[in-house]
Amino acid sequence: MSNPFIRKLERFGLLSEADKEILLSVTTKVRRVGAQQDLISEGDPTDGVHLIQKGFACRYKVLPEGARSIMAYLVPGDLCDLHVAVLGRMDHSIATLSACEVITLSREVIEEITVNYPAINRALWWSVLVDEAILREWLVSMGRRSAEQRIAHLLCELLVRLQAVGLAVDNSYDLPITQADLADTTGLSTVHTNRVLQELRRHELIVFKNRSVNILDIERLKARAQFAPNYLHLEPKRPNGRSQSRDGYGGMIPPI
Amino acid sequence: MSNPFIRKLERFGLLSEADKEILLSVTTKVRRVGAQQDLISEGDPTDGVHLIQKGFACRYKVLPEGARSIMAYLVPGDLCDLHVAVLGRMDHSIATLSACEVITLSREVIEEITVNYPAINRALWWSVLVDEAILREWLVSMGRRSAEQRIAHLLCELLVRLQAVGLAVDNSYDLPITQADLADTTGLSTVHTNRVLQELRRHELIVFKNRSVNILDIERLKARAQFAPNYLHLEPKRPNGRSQSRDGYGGMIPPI
DNA sequence: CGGCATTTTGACAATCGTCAATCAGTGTGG
DNA sequence: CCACACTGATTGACGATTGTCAAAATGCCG
Repeated sequence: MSNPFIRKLERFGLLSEADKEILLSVTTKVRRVGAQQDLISEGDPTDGVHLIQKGFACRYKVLPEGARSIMAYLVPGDLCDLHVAVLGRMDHSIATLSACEVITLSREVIEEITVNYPAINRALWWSVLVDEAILREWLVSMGRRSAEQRIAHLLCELLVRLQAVGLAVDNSYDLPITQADLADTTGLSTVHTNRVLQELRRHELIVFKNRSVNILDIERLKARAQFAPNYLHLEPKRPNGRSQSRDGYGGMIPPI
Repeated sequence: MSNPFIRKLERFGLLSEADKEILLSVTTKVRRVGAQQDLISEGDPTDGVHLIQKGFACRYKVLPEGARSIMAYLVPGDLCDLHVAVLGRMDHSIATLSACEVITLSREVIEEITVNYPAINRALWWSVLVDEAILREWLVSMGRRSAEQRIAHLLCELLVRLQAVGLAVDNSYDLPITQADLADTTGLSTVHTNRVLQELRRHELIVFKNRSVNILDIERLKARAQFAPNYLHLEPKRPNGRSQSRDGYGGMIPPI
């Protein structure tokens, strides 16, 4: 069973068979979307929550002069807009980077799950908070890391995230995005992005060809990027699997 | 009653008298902390949640070579570490920028509030999500705005946030931080930060003296910074105050 | 009046951006 | 099978923004 969504949530807390069943049952209706399509636009009201099943999407904003800023990558297993369900209005847009398979979870489904399946609810909120942690790390990259470190760091992060959902083997993974996308993610120009990638290739750290990344020397790449994966909060599940809730702060997690 | 915490939460949803009472009752024991003190350090486990009552604090990380990156400002009314209560471990540190008054809410208090006061619980999660939105906007600034725009944007944001808790009058507010702090926030060097501030002063947009910001022409400053406050989600409260929960996605917000 | 943190300056260098071609890969229609 | 068109990658020349270093000026506090 290679459902990336379930696979991801399992890393954030043990799920029961019933949990997995309900998750499977609500993630059957897949919609195919081409590349470069908006899934949700800034200002849109909420009409359900989108789940990426296959492909890459991103959160982004476009500034008045046309510059684009990509603030997050959404990979298989990621929910795009759980927060909108709470805040009520999008303050940014979400678009596919590659062709994607997307599942829309209706408002009712989300409520059903979060109210009646506390373990899933916890895992969902955990994932929201991890997204926030990723955002913080990206901010550090933008503020205090060189262009090369930024790109290297991002490639390390994607490796770990994709491994977590079984989409990376042998330190290689599909990265179906253009250098221009990478540039808008790292705050660089496309030209400079290109040169940095060449530099990384010259040092035999990575190869990024055919929309696929191959990391040749992960240890050296991590070192160069100062990559420490703790912010992804993917440590092994806690040993004392006290079923659901009420361990620690379990009780204070609200249904969405 | 000038409790910034209550004032802030009220902007995110109507609170009943009982809500306000419980909030007041748990925010009495204030601890005074000097400037430049760590409130929580990376890796720390959770031992309650910290609330800034007075003064400025920040989230930050320090990179191996010593560079510091400030990822958030915590102003009066802000909770520092609600997420740690869920994630269990800090992936960054929090320190005071100025002398502060801090309140520690114990694990028990948080659980009591979030389980039994759904309106407060909702407002708390709302504030977590707004923090995330701020992070996204900062990322945009770092990636695609010039040094001048970054600083101008930050000053606009702080005006709005401080106005929301009654700490700004006449487009002026206390900003008890140094230019070095500002530099670590915007990803610039202190030298360049200084020059940009002079530039803004020369254009008669702001004065930043004596740890106090005076915005001389807010409209012009906003225009220059491309500041649009929608990401702060401070719009007027929804008119149909259907008491608690179950309006929209109210039901899916978990107690923390 | 020191002593220390912070701000300000100047000279210079490095990183990174812009502009404008060129090259390469892919897909299409003839 | 090839010309053509299109998107994306790559290059070179040049310029702008921003960083570094080191010193001087200013402000604050005991």
